[in-house]
Amino acid sequence: MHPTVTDAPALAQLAALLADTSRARICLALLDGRAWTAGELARAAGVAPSTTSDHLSRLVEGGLLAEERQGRHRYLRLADPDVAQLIEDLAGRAAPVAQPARSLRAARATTALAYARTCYDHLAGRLGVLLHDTLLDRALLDRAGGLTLTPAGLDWCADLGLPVAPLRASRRPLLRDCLDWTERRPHLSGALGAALCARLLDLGWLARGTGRAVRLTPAGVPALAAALGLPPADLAPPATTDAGGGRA
Amino acid sequence: MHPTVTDAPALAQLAALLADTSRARICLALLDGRAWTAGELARAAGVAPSTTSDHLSRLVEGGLLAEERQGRHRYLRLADPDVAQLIEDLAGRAAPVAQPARSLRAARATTALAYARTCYDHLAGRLGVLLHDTLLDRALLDRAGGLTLTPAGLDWCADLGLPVAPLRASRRPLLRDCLDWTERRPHLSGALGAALCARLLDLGWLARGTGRAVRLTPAGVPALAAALGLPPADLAPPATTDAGGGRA
DNA sequence: CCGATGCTTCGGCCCCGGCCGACACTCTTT
DNA sequence: AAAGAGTGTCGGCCGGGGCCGAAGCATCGG
Repeated sequence: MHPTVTDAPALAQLAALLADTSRARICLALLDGRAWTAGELARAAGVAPSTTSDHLSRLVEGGLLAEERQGRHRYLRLADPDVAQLIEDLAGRAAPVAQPARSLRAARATTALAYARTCYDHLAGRLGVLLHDTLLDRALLDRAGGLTLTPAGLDWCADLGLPVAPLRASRRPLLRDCLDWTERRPHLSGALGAALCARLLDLGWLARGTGRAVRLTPAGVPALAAALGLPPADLAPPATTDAGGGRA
Repeated sequence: MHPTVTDAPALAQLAALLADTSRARICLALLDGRAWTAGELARAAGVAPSTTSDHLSRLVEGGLLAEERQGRHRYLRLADPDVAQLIEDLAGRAAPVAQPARSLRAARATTALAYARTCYDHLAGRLGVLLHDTLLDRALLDRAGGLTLTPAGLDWCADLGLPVAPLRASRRPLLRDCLDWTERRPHLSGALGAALCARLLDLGWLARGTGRAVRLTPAGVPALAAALGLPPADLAPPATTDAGGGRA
């Protein structure tokens, strides 16, 4: 039976885990999909290591975080993609609108992130939106009545070396919209969104930058352009730093 | 930009609204999709009306609840379907597993709910799952790569007098799985799931029972059976109370 | 073996917030 | 007009929990 009032204590207990600014900061930091050490999270949260230790224990016990101990380090990550989705949903509803005006240096710093970054485990930013749009344009995806993979899209995934069948086995939706906060347009989330991001990193077309930033590699520019049927110029990053053309 | 640590205060504030057992009870009660008076919610939450009043004001101010004042009554409902989804998601993750064994009378009481009930604004229970399965069997829905409405399904909706186009305009996903806790199988949620449920009630094929229970009307049995291409017997409710056959 | 680093435990402080009862207010009913 | 029900406000009580610093263990490096 769907949740009833009897579930209230459990619901409140779970919500209480996120109802503290420090713990919320920790969870939001972990949205980048990586595993952080306890000390890093303490700095990110802005509270003493001792306080953080307590927070982390609770979050792990509450099932939101998973921990892995290695030597004198304690690595923490979000327990699973569902948790990431949950936090995104909550934050999305909670977030006011962010700051309207930014300093110049801050704007420069965010330029790289605006171009391409990970959103927990999938691709976001201009590149993420471009991918989403192109796949729709080429009828590899279809959104007449829900976002789906077309037969052609299934072939396209296969060509990339991305088996789709196992993704269907998971309880996670295959495809899902995720609103891009820089672009204000949707990009791809869900099991396939995550698998696609992982595959592009695996192929070496994408590489992780600092933080959650991601960049197209020199090899990735022509390869991805070819896969999408776009001129390589359309994939150009924002800055002129790495304007080098197609070198496979 | 996706949620960052700067959004932590807002996230924590939102989560804090659900981090109290009384407020959680209130929200879970409202999951039935109806508007309750403040007094009813006070009794449901098990706290004094004065305490409840404070809770309700916070929930409204936090955007989770919407209120409507009529005379000396204050009616409250969930602000929108997104909130319902959010609470469902949280509760689904939080809920332990509920009680393993039930008393006989409790079992009898839940029989009606197991047959058909609303899940916020869409249809759940055996009937909800049957609908989901039949629509898939008849290829009105398709889940090869995401749950979608097929062209035939679009016609089927039109035949029911259910315009789909306006539903696409909303930000809400058209179709979404919602795990049925009695059946352990998915039923239809999303904008279309809600619209379908509303339409069936509107047509008089379904009628609301007590609480969130729903029943097929005498007119609804043959009509829905015909629409689904099923023998009316397949729609039989659990008890023998209303075993009347097809009377159009 | 010794110091440095990363993390945890403990005690104590303090504030936040949930709770109630008493009272005030409003709208309905008689 | 008076009585009553539904709701909101206020003051006060009290427990929970977030915070820190000090001290205690581990692990890693020399």
